[in-house]
Amino acid sequence: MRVRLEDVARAAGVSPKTASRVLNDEANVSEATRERVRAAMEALDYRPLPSARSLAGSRSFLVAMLYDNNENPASTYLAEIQDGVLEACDAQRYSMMVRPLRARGSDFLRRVDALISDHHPDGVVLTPPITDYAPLLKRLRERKVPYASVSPVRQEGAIGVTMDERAAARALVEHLLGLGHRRIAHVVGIPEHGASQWRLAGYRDALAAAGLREDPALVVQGAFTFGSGVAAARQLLALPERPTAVFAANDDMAAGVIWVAGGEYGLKVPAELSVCGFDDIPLASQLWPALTTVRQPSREMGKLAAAQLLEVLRGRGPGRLVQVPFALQLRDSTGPAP
Amino acid sequence: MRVRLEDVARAAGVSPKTASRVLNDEANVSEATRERVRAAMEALDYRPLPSARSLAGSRSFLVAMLYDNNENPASTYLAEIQDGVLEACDAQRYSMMVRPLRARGSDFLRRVDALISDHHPDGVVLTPPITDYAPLLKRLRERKVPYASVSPVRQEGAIGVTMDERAAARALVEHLLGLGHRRIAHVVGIPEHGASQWRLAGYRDALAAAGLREDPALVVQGAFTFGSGVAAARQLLALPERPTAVFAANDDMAAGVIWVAGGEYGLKVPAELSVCGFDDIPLASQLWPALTTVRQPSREMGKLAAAQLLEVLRGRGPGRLVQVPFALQLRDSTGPAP
DNA sequence: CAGCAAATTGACAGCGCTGTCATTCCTGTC
DNA sequence: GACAGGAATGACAGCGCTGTCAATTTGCTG
Repeated sequence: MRVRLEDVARAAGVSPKTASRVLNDEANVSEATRERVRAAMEALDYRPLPSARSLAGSRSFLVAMLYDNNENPASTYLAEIQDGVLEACDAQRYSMMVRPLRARGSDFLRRVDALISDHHPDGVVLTPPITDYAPLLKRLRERKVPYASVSPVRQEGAIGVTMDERAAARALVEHLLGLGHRRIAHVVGIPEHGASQWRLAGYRDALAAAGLREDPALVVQGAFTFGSGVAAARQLLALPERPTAVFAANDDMAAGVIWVAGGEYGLKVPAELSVCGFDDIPLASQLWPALTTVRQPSREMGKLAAAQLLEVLRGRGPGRLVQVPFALQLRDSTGPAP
Repeated sequence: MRVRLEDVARAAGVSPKTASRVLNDEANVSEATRERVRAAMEALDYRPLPSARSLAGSRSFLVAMLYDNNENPASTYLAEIQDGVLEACDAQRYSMMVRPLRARGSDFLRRVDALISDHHPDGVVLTPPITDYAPLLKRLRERKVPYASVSPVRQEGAIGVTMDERAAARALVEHLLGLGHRRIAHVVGIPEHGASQWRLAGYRDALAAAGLREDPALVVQGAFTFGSGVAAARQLLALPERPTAVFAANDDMAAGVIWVAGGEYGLKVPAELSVCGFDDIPLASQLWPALTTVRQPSREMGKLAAAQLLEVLRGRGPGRLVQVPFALQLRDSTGPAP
């Protein structure tokens, strides 16, 4: 038979209610009693039954991770965040559920409502690019579902995790400037993503600080995919006065740029063209030449965002927006300007 | 206040138990009553409370998807399967939970036990490469947790979904043979994966059927990554008598092969070297040249595997191993032998 | 050491649903 | 028209836990 809280209580010589208090880390239990109950739980290998806890109490011990699978088809970035969120939830014995949502879809809010009504998550983790979708945030607040975000665009009052992507992009471009490059192109990501805006801003910061004027022809639109990197590279390399370095807003696009440079234009990277990306996806270090990029610790970020959410859920505090440090990964795809 | 089953019952003029029978699609309810209850549920927008259902009944309405995040770090393949599983579960109002497991880890079974004890899933979906890990299957059977698999290696008696990868690989190689290629290389995947074995077998089938003897020098080991494709290509292209076509066991490795061919060896693909892969990942169609490959409908496969599992869970039958058709994607990376 | 507030503990009901088993309502049969 | 036998329905308890509130113990003050 299953071990119930009542069994634990009997073994520890207390009432079930007191055992419950220990289980939930509530106040007003003497240290001695607490220890005794903990020992009994351990000895009996007690596992609380989630359904009984949520039925009787007001919590579901469930965290939902929301993502947009429209513009992010099965990306490794989200998979890594998911792994991190899961790890944090597991550590606190919360369960996690994932919810793909299409921000463009008309039934977006209906699906959010269905999630809340059907599963009653205690809180949700928001991932780019739906960290700042106003109707969603409004609905979550109305329904009193706490949320934490990974890389939200509006950061005042936000809870979750960020990285200073603007500073990182700037540092990366300054690395190129330091190598003597002056005509540095930038392949922009999907405009709505905060990531695109920050990385573009960092690019501009670096140019401005170096006293360079931005050449509009060197800033081309991409869409975070390999294919869009290919298209952007074709556009840039066909320029009468082509760039000596390209900073793509993510690694997939950077890989597309290298692919075209080497394949169609026969340019040696980095001797004739330097290329760098952003994110440090697994492919980045396997490419030849290995890609210079910025390491974005996605897994860690998911974990931290979830941890902040859990702080709130457990009444441990108001929750903060924590910032993780970035780290340039200087590899073989960037070199001195020709 | 929340709408309870009792409210539905009252509105329909029946007892809560009868309303419960309708909710669970049980037998012995007259059609008229069933309709009346359904209408009441609709009118009141009734949502059953999962925790109450699982506490009172013997089911948890939870399906867990198990995967190995050791050898498959955040792959898009798993993300697509996950999307499919989720869709199937959603349709039946089951919730889904994902569990990363390290098959190499010593605490593997402990983690499986913890999953079962903590969350009580009604069933699990197994994904490659842990579809055939004997201790796992044994434990699941002992604990009486039904499971369905995506692409299991041992197929007798298995429940889930497969694709005839061997036939697909053979068809792909026959496509190369039809283009006049005779020296066709194969880059093998991770040996433990069923996928590697089937694709290699299909390669051999095609050669044998064409009356060709296999040249051991043309079969090189890879590991399903871009980097391993790069390494394999270097090995193959350095051969005194090099192949005119390369069949890589997946798209990532095929991309690595094209990379080396065009970059380091200056070989035009497909004019001087034909390359094909397997899986049809998003990147495949974005590459230049676009990659000839086999479309593996991962999302659909996840959905079908979960659907079979749900059939079993709902007592609708014993569950089957369904087979999905493959489709060659003949694109630009393969052409007539030089 | 009385007297009081605060800390600690427990009794008990009930969360929303389903399992068990009893009861009622049909149908067809001779 | 009485009755067997199955189909349809309902009464009731209880799943394992927590919220409420009352009871008890403890620690402190003067």
